Amino acid sequence: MIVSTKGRYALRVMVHFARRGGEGYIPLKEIAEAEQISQKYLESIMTVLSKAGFVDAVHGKGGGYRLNRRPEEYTVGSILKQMEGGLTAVSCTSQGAAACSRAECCDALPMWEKLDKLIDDFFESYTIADLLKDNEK
Amino acid sequence: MIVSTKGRYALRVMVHFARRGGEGYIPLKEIAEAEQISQKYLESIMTVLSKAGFVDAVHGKGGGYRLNRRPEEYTVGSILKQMEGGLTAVSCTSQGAAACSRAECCDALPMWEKLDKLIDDFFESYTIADLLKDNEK
DNA sequence: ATATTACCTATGGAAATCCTAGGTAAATAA
DNA sequence: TTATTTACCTAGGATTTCCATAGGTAATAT
Repeated sequence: MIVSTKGRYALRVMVHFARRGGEGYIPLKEIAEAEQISQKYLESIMTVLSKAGFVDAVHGKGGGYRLNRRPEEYTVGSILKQMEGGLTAVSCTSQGAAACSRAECCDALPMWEKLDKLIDDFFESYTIADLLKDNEK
Repeated sequence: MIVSTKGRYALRVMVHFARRGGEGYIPLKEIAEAEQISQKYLESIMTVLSKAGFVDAVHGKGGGYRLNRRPEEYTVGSILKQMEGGLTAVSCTSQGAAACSRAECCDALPMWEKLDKLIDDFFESYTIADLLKDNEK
């Protein structure tokens, strides 16, 4: 799996915001109920989205979260990368993992690198606005 | 991660066979030493390759494994799918997982399906022979 | 003050991943 | 026949990742 629930839920939430339009802040509780995600789990997702600067957050009554850009300005790739900490299909090319000792002589490495680029380009070509209007692409 | 060590080791082994040419059977022990993979772990990989019909196996002295086709007749995709039990990037579209209750209304599903196809086409476009000659593609 | 909201740290269960252990069956060679 | 070499089989264990829950703190509005 290259995209876990964390990334998928994040996309759902972003689409939820987009669907409601940009007016006012939406409290977490409301999103959780509408999207059928537990409040506690959603918290961990909103934290990432907020720290990444994808949404604005306001405490207290009347507060909540809201998008700070238009839906077409968020690429799916940017959100997934933030949530998943990268999108590499194979540990060989992922930043976090220890460097592979066989990298020098690996016959498959060029292929993995091409795949990474393919996937990256794919997700960067989609925006939240694209998901909202579920037309063909 | 969409491809685990199991899939990657399998590719290495197949390339190893291809590099040595098609003459005679190679015992597991020899492959394990050459490729620096533990015999025990390699066993579990060879079992899959053998049962899938990718290699022939012969018991006893002088036995071992060998390819039963030319390297250019094995796609990387066919090997990875066998080893990993599928290559879906997201559980939403994988066979094994329980059907998602939100499939009907999911805004992202068409995207996941396109991604699956992209990845499948990518891996089907590579063969073991392509990996061997590590030229650009 | 009180209610409402976001924010923070910790933890726990389940599953997958990666690998090891120990034995059995088949084929060959002496 | 006996020993050696090989593949084949079942079980399990250690580690990590994933998915989520628990309980409290800080900020804001009324």
